[in-house]
Amino acid sequence: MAQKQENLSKNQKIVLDFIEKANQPLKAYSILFNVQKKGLKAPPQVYRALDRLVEIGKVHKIESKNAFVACKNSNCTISNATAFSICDGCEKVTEISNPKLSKYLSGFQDNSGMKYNKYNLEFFGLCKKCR
Amino acid sequence: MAQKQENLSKNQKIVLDFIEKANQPLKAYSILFNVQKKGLKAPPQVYRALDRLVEIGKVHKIESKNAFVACKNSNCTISNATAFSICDGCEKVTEISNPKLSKYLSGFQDNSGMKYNKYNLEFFGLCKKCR
DNA sequence: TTGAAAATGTTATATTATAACACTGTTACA
DNA sequence: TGTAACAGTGTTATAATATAACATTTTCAA
Repeated sequence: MAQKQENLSKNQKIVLDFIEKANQPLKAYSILFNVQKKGLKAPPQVYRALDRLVEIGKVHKIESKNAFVACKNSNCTISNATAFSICDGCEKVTEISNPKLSKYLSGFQDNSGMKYNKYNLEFFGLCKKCR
Repeated sequence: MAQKQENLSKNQKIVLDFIEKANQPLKAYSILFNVQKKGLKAPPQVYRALDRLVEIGKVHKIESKNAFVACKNSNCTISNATAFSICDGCEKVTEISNPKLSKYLSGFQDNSGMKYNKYNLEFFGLCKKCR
């Protein structure tokens, strides 16, 4: 079963709270510096919380940036179909929530014999402001 | 203009040669270790070659693995539309060459105002052998 | 109430990537 | 023909990202 927020551990809550307030992708060490006042002193504490939050879909990792962002899809319980829009100008990252896109990709098959169960898509470009 | 292979510099050729022979994604430091006999002694030499090779589309970076693989699409000159299939079992990575998929994604638009000019897609699952 | 699983705290270290600077070779073109 | 611009090289050092390993504590269902 998917874990609910109230089941999160202390460190997991602290890390998730901070990421959710940020509204933008955060680096692990930036999270670490900012939660040190809450008692998380060393990298493994942050990385462990992040690993778990990613696993349960509360947080996504933006692979091209090594950064972590809260999931905007409130009922997202598992992170097996993610798509992001990344502005090369202002670095703004937005989670794409597009049913047609996710349906298309979730149903994607080719003749390689691979059985796909997860994907991550990152689009790059320029947003309105940066054009 | 896209750079042709014969225009590659010495270090770029050495690194590309090694990646092409591998037929699988390689880590930067594994490349470094293996090209030391060819005279590339320090990380920046490898990373600079990789940066350039990625820029001109000869090499792609598998972001979820921090690894580099030769482009299989022989006429690929710029790396703005990439899709990979990654087996979670044996770690085999294959570049997906599917015109319908690339057409769909290259033409993707949403109402965010973003103008997309590049994407990277990574599919995960299990290959025939690993199922 | 106890024991297995999950989480925590901690130190150290591994892995990935870039900064900075001096130098070399090539090319264009005034 | 000299010189400026530029891409590439070599090198040392260090920054940034992530995990190993191990001891301890908490949780919670059997």
